[in-house]
Order: sequence, then structure tokens, then C-alpha cells
Amino acid sequence: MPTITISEAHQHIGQQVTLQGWLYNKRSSGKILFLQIRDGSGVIQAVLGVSDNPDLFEKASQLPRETSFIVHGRLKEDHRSSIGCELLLEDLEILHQPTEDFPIELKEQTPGFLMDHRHLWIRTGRQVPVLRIRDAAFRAFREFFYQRGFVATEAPILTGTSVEGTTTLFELDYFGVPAYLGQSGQLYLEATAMALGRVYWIGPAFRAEKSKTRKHVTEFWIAEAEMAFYDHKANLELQEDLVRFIVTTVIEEKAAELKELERDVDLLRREVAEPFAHIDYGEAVTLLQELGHEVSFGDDFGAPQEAALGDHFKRPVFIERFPVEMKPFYMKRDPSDPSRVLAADLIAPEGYGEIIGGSQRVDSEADLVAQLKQAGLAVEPYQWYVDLRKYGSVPHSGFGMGLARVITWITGVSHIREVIPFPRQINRLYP
RNA sequence: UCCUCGGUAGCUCAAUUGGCAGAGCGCUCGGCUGUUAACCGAAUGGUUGUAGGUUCAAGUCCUACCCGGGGAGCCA
Repeated sequence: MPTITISEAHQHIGQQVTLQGWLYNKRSSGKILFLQIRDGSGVIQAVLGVSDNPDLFEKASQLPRETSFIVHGRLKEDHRSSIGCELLLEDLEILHQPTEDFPIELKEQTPGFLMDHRHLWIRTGRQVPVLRIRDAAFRAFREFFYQRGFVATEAPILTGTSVEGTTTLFELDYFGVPAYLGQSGQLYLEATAMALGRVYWIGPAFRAEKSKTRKHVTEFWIAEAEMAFYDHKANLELQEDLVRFIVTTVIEEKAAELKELERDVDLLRREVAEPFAHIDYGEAVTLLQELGHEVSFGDDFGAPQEAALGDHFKRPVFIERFPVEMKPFYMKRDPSDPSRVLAADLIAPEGYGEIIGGSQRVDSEADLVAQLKQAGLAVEPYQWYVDLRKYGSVPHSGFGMGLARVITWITGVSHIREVIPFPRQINRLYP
């Protein structure tokens, strides 16, 4: 009798099989018992009539939720099942039977309670398909760059300097000197790109921002790429290809999970079918004003403005060429208008907000030093970064993507905390 | 840090003008041979976030604090 996963069950219809899993829920109609069994790959319903096996019926009917066990039975085709079959229960070996009630109930519970029990919450409901989709999105991200010959690399987590000021850094003691948890690998990837050409990484980033929104966590995995000899336009083309590849790959590989989440996959597919929209920052300000938003040139867009732009274009939209004052020191200025930088933010539709920030990087040593000073930063801690412009500087570009935000959009969940196994937020360090 | 809403049974929530602390779900028991968060019946379950104040009387009003949800700023 083969031991299989629930995801493989449909391939074994008519056969006797063994499953290993947990009791997700059970229902009884007196003489017939239904066990919902989960094993991480899916959920299957096991059925047992009292007349089939009275002892087994008695044993199974008193199991509490989340009992772990090994079950044996025959798989029977059943069109009423979402996976096309169910298990006719023949035997059951209990591995562990809980003595306390499982805290997560199969009904609405409040976010605070669920987050306190995140280690158990991830077993239930939407959490399992969401985390499986997360896996597919990470894999698609890596596959995209692998197919294009990029080199996977890493940036350090422990750093001595910041990318964008120190107010949002987690500081720690590094053998007596201050160090910080990295908030972006970008500067290091620029160096690595000068060694390897085109590079990418995905790794943890930390922001000590006291943000309390559905789009923010203090620890997240940032997906970054840096490309030597890429200009602003090539940078955006790559980003568009990447986002489209991730979305379409996940739609293809995780159709069952998206269906379980009741995501409107047709809408998602339409959103990435056409070329992404592009709008100049100044035009975006004008458009938002026409849409009734109180913004003026020089303002950063908040969540309502980003949502409005997404609604207007009904697909991802690049906002390009921001005023210099709004962006960090390392971005290259637009030669045709030095008050703007060759940067773009990519806004996801349906109110999911900014998913990518990228730019062509300043490639002249003199410009970089000047821009550091304008930003009020000392040159000395960034000398290694300046060096990159000293020895064979080339035009280069890159971007950072919040993959969790992309996954939030793909899955259609409302809060970023649901697409991260153990999200870190301003007031959450447990579990 | 600011704005805003909230904290009552294990969970989700009611409680009229300040006047006996309530329901659903879960757990337990009983019933039901195709249930889908099953259903029906019974039983169980309380330091109303903490501290103080007003009052004959406080879940309800006042003050301070703690905790949580949503949002802002900032960003991915």
C-alpha cells in the first residue's frame, strides 16, 4: 500500500493508499463520519459508516482537531469533492492526540488573536495556499534571472553604512562599533555588477520604520537586480518582463490555490496581458488633480493616490522621472532635465501600491560626490561606493522589488502579514 | 510619533437613560447514514484590559496608563 500525499490522491483512484496528516475538521451524521484530513499538500475527506467498522467508527469519532495520524483506505472517485476523490477509511493509527482545544477556529477571528497564534494559524484556511503561492513566486523570480544569464549573488546583512540615512536602521553592537541590519543590498549589488555584469539576489532587508499599514513590515525579503550597461529604458523593460513572468508563472503553476483563494484570475491575467502603463511624474500629478486629489508638484504619493493611478490604468503603471528632491542620492539625473532623476516606481493595480522602485544609477564620480553632499551625507563611509565610479565606470541600472507585495497582489489578500510565514511588525516579535 | 476605532466567557460579539452579565461558536453529553465553518437538543463557561474617581448603584460616566485593529508619515 503506497504512502502518498493528498495532492497525489487523484492519481491513485481505486487503489488502497496510506496518508499521513492531521485532522482538520470532522462532521458526523450519527451513522456516517466525515474526517477532513490535511497534510500540507491539500485536504481530503475520509468517509466511514458505522456499519463498516464499529470500533474504528468509535475511535475516529472522538478525535479532536489537529490529531496527527496515519490513515489507510481506498480512494474513490467523487464528483462532489473539490479534488475529485475521497478516502474510504479502513484503518487509522494515532500519532499524537491533543489534550487541549486547537485555538484556531474555523470561523472569523480577530487579527490580533490570529497573529498571537501565527505558528498555528498557518495550518488553516487560506494560509496554506498563500504560502504555497509564495513558494512559486520566489521560484519564478529566480527562474527569470537564471534564464537570462544573471548571476545570483548576496549582499551583506550586517553593514556599517546606510543606504538612505540612519533613522530607519536597526542598530546593533558589532564588537564595540555600531553596525546596522541592512535595509537594501543595492549598493553592494552595484559593486558586484561591476564584477559579474548582471546580478540579482533575494534576501532579508530591515527597516525600523514605525509603519502600521497593510503594506509594511520591519523585516522582508527584498528582490533586487543590478545591471551593468543598462540604461533607464532597459531597466524598465526588464522589470516589466519580470513582473509579467512571475504573475503568469504563478497563475499557471498554482491554479488550484488561486481558485481556493477565490482570486479573480482572469482579472489578474488581463492586468499583465498588455504593456504596462507609463506616466511622467508631472503628468501623474496633473492626472491626480483631475481625479480630485489634492496633490501638488513635489508631493510624494500616498496610498490613496497610488490606488487611484492603479484604478485609472487597470494594470501596473510606471511613474517616471521624479523630482530630484524626492529621491535618494544615488540616482542619475535626467540629462534633458537635471531637476529630475531617471527613476521609476512601479505601482500595482487594485490598490496594492508600489511594488518596485528602481533607477539608473549615477555613474560619474564628480556627480556622485556632489549628490552625496547635497543629501547631507559624508563621503568617507561611501568611499568604496565612490570607487566604483573611479575605475571604469559604466552606465548601470537596477531596482528593488518587494516580492511580498507582489504576492499580496497575486493572492488578493488584504494584508502583507498574511503572505509572510512569521511577519515582523512594529509591535510583533512573537511568535 | 500622530489620527481613529476598540478591549465583556476559550473564540466572535450583544447588554436600552447608570439599575439582576447575555447570545452564537468551540469543548462535553445526547440525537441524526452524504456532511461541507453540517444540523437539532442539553450542559459548561465571567476579576467586563489595569489603577483610581463620581454615584445608593458603573460593562456603561470621568482621569491616567496598558494592549490591539485600521490609517498617516516613510518606503519595497
